[in-house]
Amino acid sequence: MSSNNKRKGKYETSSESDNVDSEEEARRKDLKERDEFSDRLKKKDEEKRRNIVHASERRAYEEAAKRLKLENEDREKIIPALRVRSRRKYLEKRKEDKLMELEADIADDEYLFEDEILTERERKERQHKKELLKLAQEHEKARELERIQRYHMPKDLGKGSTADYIEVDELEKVPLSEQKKWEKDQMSSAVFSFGSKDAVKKDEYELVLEDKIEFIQALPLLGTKNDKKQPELTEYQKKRLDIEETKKSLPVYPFKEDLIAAVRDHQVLIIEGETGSGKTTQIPQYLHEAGFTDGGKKIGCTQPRRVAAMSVAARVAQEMNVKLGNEVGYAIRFEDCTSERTIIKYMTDGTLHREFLSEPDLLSYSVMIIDEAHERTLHTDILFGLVKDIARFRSDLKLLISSATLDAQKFSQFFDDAPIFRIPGRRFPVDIYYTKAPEADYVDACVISVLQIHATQPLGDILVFLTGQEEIETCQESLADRMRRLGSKVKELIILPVYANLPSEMQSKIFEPTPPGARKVILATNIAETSVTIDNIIYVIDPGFAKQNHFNSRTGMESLMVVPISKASANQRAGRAGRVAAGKCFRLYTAWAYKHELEENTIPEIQRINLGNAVLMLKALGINDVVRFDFLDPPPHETLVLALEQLYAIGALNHHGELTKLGRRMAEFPVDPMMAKMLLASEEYKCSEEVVTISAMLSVNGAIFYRPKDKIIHADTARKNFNHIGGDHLSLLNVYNQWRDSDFSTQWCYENFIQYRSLRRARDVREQLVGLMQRVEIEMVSNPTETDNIKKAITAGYFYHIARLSKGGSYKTVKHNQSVTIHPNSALFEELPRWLLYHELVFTTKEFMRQVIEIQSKWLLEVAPHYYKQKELEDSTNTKMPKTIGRSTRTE
DNA sequence: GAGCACTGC
Repeated sequence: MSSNNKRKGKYETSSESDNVDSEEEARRKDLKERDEFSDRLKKKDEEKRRNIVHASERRAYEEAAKRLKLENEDREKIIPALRVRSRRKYLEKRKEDKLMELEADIADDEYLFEDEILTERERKERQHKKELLKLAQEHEKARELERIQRYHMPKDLGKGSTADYIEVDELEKVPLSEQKKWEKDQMSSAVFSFGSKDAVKKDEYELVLEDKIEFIQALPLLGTKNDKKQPELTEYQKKRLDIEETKKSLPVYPFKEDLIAAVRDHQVLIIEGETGSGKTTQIPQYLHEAGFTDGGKKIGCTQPRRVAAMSVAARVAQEMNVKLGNEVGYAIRFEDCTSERTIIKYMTDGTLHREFLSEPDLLSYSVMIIDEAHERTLHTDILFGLVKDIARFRSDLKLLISSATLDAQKFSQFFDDAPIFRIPGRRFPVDIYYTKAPEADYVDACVISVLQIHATQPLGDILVFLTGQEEIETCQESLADRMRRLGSKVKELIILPVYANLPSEMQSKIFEPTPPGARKVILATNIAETSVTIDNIIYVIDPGFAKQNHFNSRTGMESLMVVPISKASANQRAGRAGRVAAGKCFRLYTAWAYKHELEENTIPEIQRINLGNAVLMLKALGINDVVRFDFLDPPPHETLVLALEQLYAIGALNHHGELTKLGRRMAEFPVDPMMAKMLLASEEYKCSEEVVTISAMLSVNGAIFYRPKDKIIHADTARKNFNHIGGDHLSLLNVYNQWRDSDFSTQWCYENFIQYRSLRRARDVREQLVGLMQRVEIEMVSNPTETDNIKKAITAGYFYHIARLSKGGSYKTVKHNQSVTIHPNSALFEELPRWLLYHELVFTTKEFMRQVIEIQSKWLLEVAPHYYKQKELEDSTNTKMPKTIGRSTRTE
């Protein structure tokens, strides 16, 4: 802190010119210290790597010995079976050969010898041969037929009525049963639509559909698959097929050689392909086989999501018949499942972004694949600029950028017109329907559409996209209510919500198979657009809206707003109906609106969020001119300027814009720079344990308190019990410490209406932060009762976020003089302290400060004397007082 | 007296 206080900046109003020399000296000293610190970090990393190598060598040796033993045992077990199999294969082949031989024999015979010149014996022999061939061919046919029949063998022909009977065969248990059911229903409705039974039903539907919505069909989203000819393999079948077979059946397989050649010929390649082509799992394996991992180099592949990185790595390890974590591994936050033997490494884009700090040239990689680039996460967007830069001086590094169809051209342009390699995907066609007129109330329109589908369309599950928890709950109630009124007139409808904050056991219900004769309707947020994939969806209802976060760099305020989705997003949603069979997508907006009102693509994240951490990372990577960094889509200029200004204010940059030692230490933390500053400041105030806990709790975005609709009062009283008079940060500390004292109990969470998942995450974050504190050479000390010290440490990081009470009882931010209000969830909602520090500003119904603590204005002079002047901190009623009086109160 | 879309480090 002290070095920070000595530095003079643009906020310093006096004596600037007098101290140029000492200032320059301080700057040089700081830079020297910074570089020494960086060197120490490097040494630590090397040491860690060496230790890992030692440990993993030992582990590898043990594993190899174990595997050898197992393999020998297996071999003994397997050999007889292998013999039988090869014998069978031989016989099969021999039969084929013999048949062909016979066929050729007859043909030759007929060609060479005319009928009349043959003797009786010869004629009979020919006849015999012909019959033999015919019999053999028929036998083959019969076998074929038998196979088909077995394929359709009914599984459970019990006493139940035939109407409830669904054809499910052994080989086709889980995902595709729904498709068959759907096909069967479609067939039966076509055949039996004149039956009296249906006539009655029709009347009932009229009842349901008195307020139906009229849809018109437009061009379908074309699929590459025909569901009749080419049924997708079920998990069960896949396991039965040889892994090799499966690999060969993937759409990417025929392109293997071309792809390898293209990678050899070009340094950067854009891979354009729909999901389901197998590119993510296969391309790294092809490149490995082609020798790109020779010399101990790795192939890296980034994914936007943790689960994807883990599951893809597991799949590839299985295909390559290696243990996960050895040759094939993955790295995500909190979990590094790789070893020094790893040659194919899957990771999240954020992990690679962070890896740049310790390996800025990616020297250990020969190939880097950025997958799902079209999703344009903050991390992939920054990675584009970084890898493009590296590729210039590392000609041996190959880059593959993999993206969905629309953006490939743009990526190609960015990477100096890199060639585009197209791979076809696998998807069923989806018919798209638009409404004839715009819908006023889309939640209501969703309810009607669901009932309409339920009444008129063949069985198959429905996915509805809504914007948030509240809408989902309203829709759920309304649907349940209307279904109750319809009673037994319609088939069962299972209504299931899914959104990120829903407890996981309730989320997992969406994966349970739909009972026969019933239909499932899933009410989801955007979580179902990319993150969660639900099988058996045949119908999608898309109102065309989503909540989106925007950061306003002028006011420093975030707002979560409902906005129309983009065309890309609408198509992604529609595609969710075509995963297992041909599907239908009902858009609750007009075709005209789609064409003229929706944007082509969603605004990339980098243009919508606060870039404090991203800019700090770039600075730490030695990129000094952040404004001119090679962005695919540059963020707003003001956002970058604000980030730089804040970094300067908190002392991460000096007045030359260079990274300071403090800034270098801050860059080690995967948090907002202000939070990093608060963590570092906790050293001085001897409360690192408490501040680390608070940081971890603030990092799990507001999803700590669970508030089920039927127990709102209980939940709210439970929440109030944690409130701390000092403010919300201390309340969060309370929650965590009480949970810790309960031995991290789930039961405790349940009783106190706390989301266990969130606290567990806070614990993970906390552990990581503790590790990083030690890395930046800070001791962990605890002083739980010194709340003023804890608050001072927070202030040292967040002195940029101060609001003061003005005359009318409302608050104004010091920085922008913006009117703001304490959030009603706050412990200080009913108090009105003179000075407040807020963690974030959000615009919802009003401008709210979320997570606030009370502070004393004199602390601001203590922690940020370069930023605040006594005069600014005088109460508005005191501003006219003589200066001397103001100064006399100064605490130093 | 309000309400947390979704990821990721």
